[in-house]
Amino acid sequence: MVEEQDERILAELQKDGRATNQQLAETVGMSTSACWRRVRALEEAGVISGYSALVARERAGFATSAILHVSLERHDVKFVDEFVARVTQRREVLECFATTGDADYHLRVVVRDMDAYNRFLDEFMFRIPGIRHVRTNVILKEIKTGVALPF
Amino acid sequence: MVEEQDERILAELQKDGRATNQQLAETVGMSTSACWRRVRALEEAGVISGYSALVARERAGFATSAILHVSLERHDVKFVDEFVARVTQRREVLECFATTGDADYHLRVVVRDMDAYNRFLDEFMFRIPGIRHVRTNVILKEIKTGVALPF
DNA sequence: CCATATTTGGTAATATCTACCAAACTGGAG
DNA sequence: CTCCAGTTTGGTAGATATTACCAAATATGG
Repeated sequence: MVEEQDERILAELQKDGRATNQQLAETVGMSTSACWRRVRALEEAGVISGYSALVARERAGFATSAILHVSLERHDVKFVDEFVARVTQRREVLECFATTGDADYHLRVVVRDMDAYNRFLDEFMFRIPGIRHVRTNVILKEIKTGVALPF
Repeated sequence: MVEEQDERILAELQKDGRATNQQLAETVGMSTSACWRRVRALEEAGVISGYSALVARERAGFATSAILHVSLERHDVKFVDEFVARVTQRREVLECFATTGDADYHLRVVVRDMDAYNRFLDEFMFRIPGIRHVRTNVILKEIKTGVALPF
């Protein structure tokens, strides 16, 4: 089970995923070896599923992003599985959630420009079988893009 | 400007944010010192805005998440700034985007359970001045939660 | 309260980071 | 083409960090 000390480690590693074990041990208040073993355990238990550099979208040349509301025509496993498989594959789709509400799925898509977004729709999204409706909500401004769980 | 080699570095550091400089240099095919300097430059230029451990939401005890569509009553800077300030503050709100479409904002909120979500609405969201409408779309399933830009 | 299992801090060999150097490369100007 | 100044490169070595191991301390439950 994830407990008090682990949560401090997780919180800190979310803030700085490249903190050295020594820094980490100091900020959470334990010895380097104890700290190191807990981190390792969290990794092996899959609580920490990985580490990532956070790249500034615009500075890296991705000017355009959007949130898509997608509804499927029918909800056979066949269509659903196909949709999930394709969306998982496609790297422009950063996030995809099955949700309650009007749409079946919420997707966040990131591309270099509007042209690329148009191609994304034509060549990918509109060709997925069983799609009823796709509504694009262009992202005008990123107020916040966090990854850290609120421990 | 971000070029070819930098993109390979960014792609790799998105996949493994704790790759050692040696591994990284090898996979992108340059010397450790050249690689290290480029990474440092990307950090200082703010292209890499940070590093983070990716924590498995459910395993860390956050069972509930939702996507909120929020509309403001009026769009005075006063209300907008207040909304942005509060939402930025609040740690349960992982993401917030100003979008085109019916709603003004899309938020992703993560909490430990439905009870906490209810409190989040009552004690936080519904008390923000100038809110016209909040629609909750509970996340039934996370198909994909990526952070890596599609280089 | 005791016996056992788990977790802890310290240590030392190994691996890595990071600042520095001289050499190689780049791209204008003549 | 040739030269030169400005970058970028690879190598190196001292400082730092990682990681496996041990014995001591702490928690568990009968």
